[in-house]
Amino acid sequence: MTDTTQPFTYTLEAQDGRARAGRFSTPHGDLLTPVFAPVGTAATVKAITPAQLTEIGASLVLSNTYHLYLRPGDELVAEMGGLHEFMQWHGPMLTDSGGFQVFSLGDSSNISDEGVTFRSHIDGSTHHFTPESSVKIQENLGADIIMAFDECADPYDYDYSLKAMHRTHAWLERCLQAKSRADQALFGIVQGGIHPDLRRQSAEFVASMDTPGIAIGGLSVGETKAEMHAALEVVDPILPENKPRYLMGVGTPEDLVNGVARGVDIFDCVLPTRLGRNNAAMLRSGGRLNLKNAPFANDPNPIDAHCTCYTCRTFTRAYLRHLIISKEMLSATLLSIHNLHTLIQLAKDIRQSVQAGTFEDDFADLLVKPE
RNA sequence: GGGCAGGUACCCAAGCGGCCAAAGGGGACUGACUGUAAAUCAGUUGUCAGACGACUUCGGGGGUUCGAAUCCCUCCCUGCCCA
Repeated sequence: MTDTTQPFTYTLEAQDGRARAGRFSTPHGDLLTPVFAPVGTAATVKAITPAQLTEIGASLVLSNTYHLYLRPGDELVAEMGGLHEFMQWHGPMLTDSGGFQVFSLGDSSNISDEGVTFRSHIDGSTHHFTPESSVKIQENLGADIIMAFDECADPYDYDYSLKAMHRTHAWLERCLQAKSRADQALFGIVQGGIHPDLRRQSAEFVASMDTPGIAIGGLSVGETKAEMHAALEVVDPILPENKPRYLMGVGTPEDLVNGVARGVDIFDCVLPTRLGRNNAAMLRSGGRLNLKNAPFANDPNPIDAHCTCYTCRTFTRAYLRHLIISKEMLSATLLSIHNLHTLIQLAKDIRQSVQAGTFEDDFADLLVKPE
């Protein structure tokens, strides 16, 4: 992909209500937003080859600082030519900062303003992350978009959310200080749980920083859809129009529609691949379908008759169910292809609707209108 | 023909007088999964009932006992060994 624009500029191409269609340039190509990014935690989108990712239509792929630092080690990845070269994905990439894992893995024994001491889930060994070390690791990995080191709190706990928000802000400033590579875009992260005043304060702070993009974190971690929507509605008008907004870790079809309706441009989620491996499929029309269910045993139809993915073009539900029930590893690949394609294509369809000015009508069935 | 070991729910398999509608696996069925310690996790699995509970089960038949999957008799079947 040739890049004719300045890296890390965001161009707002169309707007329909609060829904946006845009273009974000990276050194490995442009992101046409809204966009859905598959998650490849350990430098692989589980069960999917890079060639398959391309065929599915993926543009942005995520990987994870925490996991790659522990194994194989970020310095080894750098020695092997960086993450793009290492995993042979030559499109845009994003690495998470490791903050989420350090906290969600639970064994972060010692959290202070300075950083976090935690234990490896692999061998129990003790490690320490700071905003500076997270940036250093992400520079070794070499993704196009890197994330600030943040603290993701229990969204309902006001005092903790407040404390984590302030810490996240201070850490963002340190990440920006520590950053040394010009070919990577560092995104700050808005926190604040489900609390409107904190979300507002956090959005204002992160918006005031000089970053090419802004992430919204700490959502889809146990709160209700209504609470997530409300948080997005508080943040949306505060964030600058000329930067992409990335809603971290969120990605069911209805979440994409409702996120875009509230100004979000970038999504990522493990759900399509995890559900693919765990034997459920998602349908764009008609909701979710659990292919394990007995009635599909002799069903000659594809998962989704309207879907154009390789799996739906080629295989029957009966065959796919057989693979699942027999625990054949091909099932993970074929169902992940379908689920990823569904979300990636949905994001593209949304983009087209926004450009056409028909977003609300086209997605009325999934849309919960903003307040 | 003789000897030995067995026959338990869809399958394998524990139990060897009451706490047994019967452990544990497997299979089957159902559900969950949102910046991936996940090809993971949870529930159900004799019948009827929402639950209490009721009813029919441990190769067949017959006994012993207040009470049997568990003890006795007998028949049938399976595996292994010896002739």
